[in-house]
Amino acid sequence: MVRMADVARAAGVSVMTVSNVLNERLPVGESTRARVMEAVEALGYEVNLTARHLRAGRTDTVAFVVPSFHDYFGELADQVAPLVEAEGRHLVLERTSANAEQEMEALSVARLRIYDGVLLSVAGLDLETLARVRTAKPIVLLGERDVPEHFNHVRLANESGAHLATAHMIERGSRRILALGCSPDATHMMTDRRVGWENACHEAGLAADPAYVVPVSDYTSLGGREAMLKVIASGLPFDGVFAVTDIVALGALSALADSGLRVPGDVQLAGFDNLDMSRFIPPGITSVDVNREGVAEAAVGLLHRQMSGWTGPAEHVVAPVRLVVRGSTRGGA
Amino acid sequence: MVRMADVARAAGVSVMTVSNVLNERLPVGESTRARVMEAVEALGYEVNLTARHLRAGRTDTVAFVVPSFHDYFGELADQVAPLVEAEGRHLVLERTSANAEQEMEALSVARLRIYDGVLLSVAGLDLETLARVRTAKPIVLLGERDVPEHFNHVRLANESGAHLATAHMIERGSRRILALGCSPDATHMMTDRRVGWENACHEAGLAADPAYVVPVSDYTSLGGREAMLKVIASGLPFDGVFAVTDIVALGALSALADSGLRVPGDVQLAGFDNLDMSRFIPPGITSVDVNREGVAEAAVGLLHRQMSGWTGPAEHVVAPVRLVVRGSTRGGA
DNA sequence: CTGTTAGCGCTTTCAT
DNA sequence: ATGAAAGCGCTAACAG
Repeated sequence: MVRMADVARAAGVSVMTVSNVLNERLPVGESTRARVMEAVEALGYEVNLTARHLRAGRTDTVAFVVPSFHDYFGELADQVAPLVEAEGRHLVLERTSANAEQEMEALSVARLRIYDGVLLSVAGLDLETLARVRTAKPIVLLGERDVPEHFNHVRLANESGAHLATAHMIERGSRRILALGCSPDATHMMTDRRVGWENACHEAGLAADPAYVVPVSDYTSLGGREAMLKVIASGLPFDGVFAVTDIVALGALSALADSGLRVPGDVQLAGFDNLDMSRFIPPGITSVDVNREGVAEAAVGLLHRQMSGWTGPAEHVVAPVRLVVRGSTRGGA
Repeated sequence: MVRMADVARAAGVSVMTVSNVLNERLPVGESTRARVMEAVEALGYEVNLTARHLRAGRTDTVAFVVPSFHDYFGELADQVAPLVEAEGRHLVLERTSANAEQEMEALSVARLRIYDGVLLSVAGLDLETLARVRTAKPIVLLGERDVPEHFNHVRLANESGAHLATAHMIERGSRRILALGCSPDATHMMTDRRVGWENACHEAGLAADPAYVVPVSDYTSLGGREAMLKVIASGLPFDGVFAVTDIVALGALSALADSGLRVPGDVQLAGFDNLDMSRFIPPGITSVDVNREGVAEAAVGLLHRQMSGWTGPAEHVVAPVRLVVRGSTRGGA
């Protein structure tokens, strides 16, 4: 491990001169500078950032802590990265692995402290853990659940989005719409989307029959597919499906296709998140667009404000959504 | 910023006693321990990991450096994470943002040094940058291109996979198969997949006409879709498409559907990567499965071996692939 | 069981 | 223009 002192010795100067050459802080004589650079090359020296970070009291790094790396969060992270980098900081992603059996708790508050700022996705994070996070560190919460007042928070207009999607399918002729992936449980994170579905049904004079609220074992395409197959097998009549996420919607689409039900002819289908793939999957999945760029901008904006020393009250942003109509609902293409 | 010294003062003990309590290293008297814990709680103390890292000379953290967070790399990262965590280390993802206009070069060698080990995806990384990476740090390269001998490297059996997919479609009746997303350029990273396609064609006594090698503007579904539409508009006759990635294949599927071409009736379609979605997109996309779990295990295994002090010669793993047949090719369901 | 000393590698401050 | 000293917050090693 080559230290700055090694370079200094090789070049016959003090460590401070090496530091000044490398950081271009104080002016250094041309010949000295040349000798230093030569020694740096010869020894293959690279600065030890850990030491610099300790000394500086900051790491110039922002963490985005997500429940998993794929799909929605991966796409969101790609939006966040350039915004963070534009402020001259690095972005790293970490998982709330929440592997309780592991002795290592991934989301220790201490770990968050190594970052200058943290974007924390609250999906799959128990509120107790969240309560322990009382830190002065700039932090912005991201996700669809209620959080303590004092946190900055960006969430989606879930109810409004679910309402849009459901009302659209009703307008296009559906009368019995499943709420796939919603839960009857009031404390559940997908509650807002179920409420949006309910309201849309009621406003159209339709029943929001609890039998049409169909939970999924997990928020994957497989989970959506299996729940959908079960409904089909049960004989429950339906002519529309509102899926809580595009991933779940894809599973539903798969099940419908295998069962010989045509989309949108027999059943209309709409999802939530507007993932890139939803545009391309025939016949195109109608979806609630969550404006990932806007969410990323809002979150990074709040974070940056905190990192700049702002100490005003926390803000709670509800990012607007819009419906993108495609072929999986009638009139979509 | 609460320091350990603050806790020590509040509890009326020395900093070492605080350290011993928190790390459970040396035994501490029960009453002392209680007072320390009380002070920790009262002050809301959290250990400064940067200082600990400097002192310890390691960070217990592994970085996976990827070109982008979504799709293939997001899914791979989810496989890598538990393997790294099983060894008691944290995993973080970083992007090779390669934003040249930014003054910040994301992939400075110094930055890699803050990690105990690095998994580095070489996709979208110029060889020059790679050559600069002469470090003692444990590092494993990941991706489809040639790299200097002295690096540990995990890549896929690209040629074999492309051959499998192409031969399968030929066997099922296709005679004019497009190589979508491949490039005629020999130095290109998708060369191996083009060669596999060529060989499969030749072995079946078919021409591997360069006109059937269709590049894409970028490896997205949109890129695949537009290239596909252009081919259709050109009138070039074809009855099969081998797409270099599932993402590109999805774009092709979209274009085929919009053009009234049935899959697999008029055109068979196969992709590469076997993303989760490919199983669910009707009629199911036949794809080359790259065994992400195996790739993750091989890469993390090599990395762990290096981190344990192994100094033998570098290994170059070629991960085997297999074809997963689905509805987008005949006989798939 | 508890305290003191030293030092991880770097940079801020002050002196020359 | 260059160098010496001090210290960021922590913990290994040793002393008591």
